[in-house]
Amino acid sequence: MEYEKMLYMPASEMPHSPQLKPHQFQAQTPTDQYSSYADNFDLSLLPQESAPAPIPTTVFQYNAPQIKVECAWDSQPPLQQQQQQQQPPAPYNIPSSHQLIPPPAYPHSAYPSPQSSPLQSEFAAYGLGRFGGSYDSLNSPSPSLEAVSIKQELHILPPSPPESNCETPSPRSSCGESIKAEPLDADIESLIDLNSLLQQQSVHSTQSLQDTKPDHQLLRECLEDTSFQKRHNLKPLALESFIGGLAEVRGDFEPVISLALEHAKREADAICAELQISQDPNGWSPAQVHAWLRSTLAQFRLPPVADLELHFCENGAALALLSEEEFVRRLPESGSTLHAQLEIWKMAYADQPAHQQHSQQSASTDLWPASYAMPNFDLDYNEDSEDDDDMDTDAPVAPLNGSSTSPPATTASNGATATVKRVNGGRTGGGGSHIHLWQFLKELLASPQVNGTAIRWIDRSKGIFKIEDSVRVAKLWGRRKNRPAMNYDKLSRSIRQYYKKGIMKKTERSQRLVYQFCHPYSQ
DNA sequence: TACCAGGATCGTG
DNA sequence: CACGATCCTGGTA
Repeated sequence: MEYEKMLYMPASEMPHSPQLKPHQFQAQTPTDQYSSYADNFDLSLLPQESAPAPIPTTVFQYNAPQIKVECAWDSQPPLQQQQQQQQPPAPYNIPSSHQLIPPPAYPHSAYPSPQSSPLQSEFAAYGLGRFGGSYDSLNSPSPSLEAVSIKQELHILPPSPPESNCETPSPRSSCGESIKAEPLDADIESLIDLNSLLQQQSVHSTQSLQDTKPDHQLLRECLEDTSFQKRHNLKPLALESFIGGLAEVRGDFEPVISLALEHAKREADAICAELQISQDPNGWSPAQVHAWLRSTLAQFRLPPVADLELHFCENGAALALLSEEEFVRRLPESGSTLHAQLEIWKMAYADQPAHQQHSQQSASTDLWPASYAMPNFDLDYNEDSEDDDDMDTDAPVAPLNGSSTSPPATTASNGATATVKRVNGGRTGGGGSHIHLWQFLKELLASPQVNGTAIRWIDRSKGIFKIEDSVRVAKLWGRRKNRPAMNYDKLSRSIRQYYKKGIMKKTERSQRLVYQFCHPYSQ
């Protein structure tokens, strides 16, 4: 797992830029295209080093003293920072380890709700699927979707060598005068007093914090060290991209997202196999709902509910429609976690093409929350995923008039079918699927919110579309067909074959990268 | 340089 | 055999 290596890698092994001294950090400006990346991780939500459970439910509520680390190199201190300097620290109602951690770089309101963005769901899956940990952020206005994963990662961080600090030229670390090394139980972690760098907190208050809790310095350094972005060719996460530029963000985070969903699926698959239920909650009977609820309660060490059947008489489809509030109302102690976990499952299922490809036409979409209907999310983020073939093979495509394609075999109601296939490890064949290029293109065109930057309709009624990003479309096609060497040259050659067959044609006024479906195929 | 057009060949189901 | 991938040559913007 590349991202695991990335996160678990001792700071001393992280690829570094040349050693920098603290004053050099301050000279750094936000114009550094990578410098803002770490800001998007809510490091304030790093967990305590113990007790991975229970699930924290107030991660977004705490009122930590506001220490904005990013101001260390911001040429213009943010307003929030200025305010901090004028306000005394809030009461310490949170673990002291938070005290040295920067708060969210963005106001909470800047984060869209988890339901508002499929991408966020992916991030949630990234953080949650693997560890089965805290899910509350999924259903809360918490900005900490990313942080959820960070929190989980911390629990399995290897001990940090005491000298790692001095070998880690993280922009936010320093080997200066403020480093403390404190052994803590099994973990040996070093602590850096960021306050001395920022000169914003009194030495006294900071000292008391150091005495109580060490910081998760190692992970923080890994995250803050922007060199990994360069190494993985990642770009800083732009908030606006969450809202409007989904496709771009997906491109940036493809490896992470892919791994996240992979983990989510594996976990779901395992439980599905164990419980003999579909991965698609929509297909669960009431009894299966109960089985899943019990399993989830046990998984998270939540108190068992004796009269579960009385609380939940719904089948899976109805369960999926319940709000978090309803879950909490029925099960105040565990409702939130159960609901969040259910969201994960729904997302894991939504990732599967059988659902996606008919989401536009089948009633299945209507059964799911809006955030759940996110067609074609599998199309390009499984670069390193073993699920590539899964995406490819069980993918009936949109039915079209007069096509030779098999009619759609699956809908939401048979998501169980797809799931069973996955659970059993079944595949419809080796290599790529039988999907035709023109069908695939229509798939892409059918989800402009996801693929709009790669391919889009010019005139839907006439079947005219334009390939905006030939490389990307070819890449997607190559993945779908399990043809890594696919490029636009070959793809376009295939398209041109359709000229003879009357499937596609060039537009009347020939334009580069603009094609047109012939009549029956444009519907 | 990227895209386009089309012939030819090959592998796969 | 259909289909798509691949390689190729040559042309165009």
